[in-house]
Amino acid sequence: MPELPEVETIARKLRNVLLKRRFETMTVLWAKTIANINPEDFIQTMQGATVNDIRRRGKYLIFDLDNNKDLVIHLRMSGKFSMHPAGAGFEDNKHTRVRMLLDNELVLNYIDQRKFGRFYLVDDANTITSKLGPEPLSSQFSVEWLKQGLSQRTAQLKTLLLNQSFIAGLGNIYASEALWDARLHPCRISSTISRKEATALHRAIRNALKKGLKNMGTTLGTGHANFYSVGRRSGRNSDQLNVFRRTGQPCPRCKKTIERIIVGQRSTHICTTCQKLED
DNA sequence: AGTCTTGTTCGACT
DNA sequence: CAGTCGAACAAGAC
Repeated sequence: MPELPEVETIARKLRNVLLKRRFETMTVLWAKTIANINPEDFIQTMQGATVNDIRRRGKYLIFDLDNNKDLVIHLRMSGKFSMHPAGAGFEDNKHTRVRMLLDNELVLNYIDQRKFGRFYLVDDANTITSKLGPEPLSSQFSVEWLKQGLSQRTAQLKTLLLNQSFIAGLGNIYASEALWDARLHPCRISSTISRKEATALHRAIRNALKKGLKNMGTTLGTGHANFYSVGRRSGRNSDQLNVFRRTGQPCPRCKKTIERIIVGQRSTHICTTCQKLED
């Protein structure tokens, strides 16, 4: 569930608390979380390493370590972090997969109910992130680039927006919201998108992400699998969603009922009045 | 027990 | 060879 705004919110929070901190004792409670090496080697390399910087690329978190390694983390559906003072009484979350004791007597827990999140310890984060498309909030992502990219492909619009090698960081929530804002049907074939429509989509993508960022992410409901920044801090964006998971409710623009359809095997929410399929 | 959830990867096909 | 799309997968909640 964490998409660009959620991962960025977490990165900012972690930057505040983790910069220049050193990892002391590491515990891996679910081995598969460590994706590319065995947990013993992971622990060996992580213990004693200091965090020089924390970045985000697409939906990946990148810890820049002082031992010339990068810790690259993908939260997938339910990965999250919480911090608490070291010592008994705080370590009771049964979904904790990695426990990291810091040099300031705080513990950073990686908690992941569904166990899909992955840690990669690599020499250079680029080995993982190089296949990603441009950052939608960077100047690289221009109207011109988007128009060009759409015209060279023939995929359904929403499927293409979810393709991380086309554009990085969009997931089901923000892709759906952007398409609604731009009044584009998710099943439109990308090559048929006009310049005017591409301009609207470009603006809509940026606006959806910026709004998500401003609201510190989208937390849906209160379950364990939902997004929380760090600890139990939830985002405020869910109240302001226009279509996502609002089946049966009125479209905020035209009041027609929002419908749920499946596009590229994913549930998608649209207003059939605002988002027409004719070319 | 079966269905649903999401992001990503795999493999078949064009 | 590259793009597209559907199947499969990760694991747990209900």
